[in-house]
Amino acid sequence: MYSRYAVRVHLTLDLDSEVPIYLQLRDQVVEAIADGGLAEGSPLPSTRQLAADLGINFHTVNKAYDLLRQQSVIRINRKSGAVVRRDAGSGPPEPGFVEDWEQRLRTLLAEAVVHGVAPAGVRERCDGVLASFRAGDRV
Amino acid sequence: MYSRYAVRVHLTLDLDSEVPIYLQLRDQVVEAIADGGLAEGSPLPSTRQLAADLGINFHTVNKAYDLLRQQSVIRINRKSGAVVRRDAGSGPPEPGFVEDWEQRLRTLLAEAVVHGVAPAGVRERCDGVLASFRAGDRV
Amino acid sequence: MYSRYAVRVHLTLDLDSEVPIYLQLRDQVVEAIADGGLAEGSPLPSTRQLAADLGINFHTVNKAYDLLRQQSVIRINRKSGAVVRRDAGSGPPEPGFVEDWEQRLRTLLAEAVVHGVAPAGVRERCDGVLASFRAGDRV
Amino acid sequence: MYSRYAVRVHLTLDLDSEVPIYLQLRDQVVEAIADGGLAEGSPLPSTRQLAADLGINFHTVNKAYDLLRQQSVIRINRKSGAVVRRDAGSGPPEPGFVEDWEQRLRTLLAEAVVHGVAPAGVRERCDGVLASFRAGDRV
DNA sequence: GTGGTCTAGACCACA
DNA sequence: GTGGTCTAGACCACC
Repeated sequence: MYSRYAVRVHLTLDLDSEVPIYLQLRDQVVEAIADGGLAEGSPLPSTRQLAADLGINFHTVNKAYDLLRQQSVIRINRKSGAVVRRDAGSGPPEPGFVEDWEQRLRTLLAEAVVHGVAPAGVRERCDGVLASFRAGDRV
Repeated sequence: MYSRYAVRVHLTLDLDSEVPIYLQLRDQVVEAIADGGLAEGSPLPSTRQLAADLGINFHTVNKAYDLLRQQSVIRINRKSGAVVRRDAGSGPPEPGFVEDWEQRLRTLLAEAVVHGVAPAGVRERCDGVLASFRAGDRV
Repeated sequence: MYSRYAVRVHLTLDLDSEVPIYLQLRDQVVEAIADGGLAEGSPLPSTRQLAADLGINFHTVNKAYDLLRQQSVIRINRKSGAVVRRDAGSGPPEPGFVEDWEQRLRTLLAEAVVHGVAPAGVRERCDGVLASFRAGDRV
Repeated sequence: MYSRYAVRVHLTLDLDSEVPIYLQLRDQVVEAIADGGLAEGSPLPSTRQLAADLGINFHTVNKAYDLLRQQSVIRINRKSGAVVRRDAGSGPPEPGFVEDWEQRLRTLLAEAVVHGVAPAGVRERCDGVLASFRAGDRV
């Protein structure tokens, strides 16, 4: 018999990172959804369960889930816990999202260019990442 | 006669952003270099000068410059001040940079995909940003 | 022949809402009465029946009915089940109700004003809601 | 010499209320802004200061401020703390706000009508509340 | 069982 | 000085 939350997602945290744990959690859930490992409707572990598995405090998981909820990525139900609400096929982005996102993209791409990655190389790596997402989607 | 630091770079800070000021400064310098507005060898304003211009604490500017120095983007001489050390034509990236950067790219692209931006749209925007850099380069 | 509880009331629950289910139930019954869809003396479905129809736990329905009873909106007989006890024509409010209610109104209107809804717009929407109640009353 | 945060706002909490403290705090700040007691640009006490004044934990104040920030009511600055960002004159509401708000209005007005407040009385009290806001605005 | 709230105290990052 | 993060443990509401 399967556990209710088939863990096809490997969450790896770096407790010494300068990136807060709850943001690492948020990012990994988002990547898992983009990968196709988590589809719309997939349940996530309960906050306390996941906290125990990861060896962190449940408040930290709570904060990550709350952030994902605010960003419409998951919904949280009193009885059945957190469930994925958005994936690549869930409709167009909310107004204002793209502008904000593109600014962050600009910053990130500028960093690569300045450090000597050729524009062709940047583009190639973007394509590679996108391809990996679509590959995951088919699984 | 021009000031020694020809300000063809418009630094705009949002003091209320969740992004720390010293990081906003770092990002804007990097974007200015990618844009072509600052080339290898270009001098940057002194920390005190820039702090005064922006109305912020000079320690904050110091922190941004120090970060840029650690990332090999600028060189700091006691005598000639801060000077751009790297631009798009300064050679290949340092070992390890690309791996780290690609992970951040993956996180950022995943966010867009999950929020409903089509892969084609993501690629299009990447191209747009890269084109804006090359256009700036010619100026 | 009609069922004893002619369902002229469409109860729609959002199981993922942050508003507890029993409160959503309470609110919808109250709105149905204000609408005129349920008049004084109208019977409500039994708790078990309604729970089955809505696919929720019957304790939840029980809690909603109990709250409505405490607020004098319905009457519960072991024999005849739950019956609407109050509607718009059932007499003046109980002492203390208006003061408590007006405080909540103040909070709600303040929220609209602060978010940029003009006072005229607020009043207009209040009128619209009241008109919808009176229209339903005639049905 | 004045304190930096002229306390023209009296915050009164009911620690035994079923309404969470952080929501009471949020509501009172919003009402104070609607009242005109807090205008755009007014500073709020620091989280720890306010917590000490109210005899509650600073995390609770933190949560209230964070909620106000998410709703664009205040902005939070690393150095100068929380500042009012929105008041009645700060522009039109964000898209989607009015629909959500009107649903809550409908629920609230239905409650009054069912408890025997005449529609004219409801309207009168709405006007009264709005008038009190405008009166505060002139101060 | 689930999530949500509040308290308490520690430590760090930012300016 | 400010806010932000993480931990820990308690209690409650909902289902």
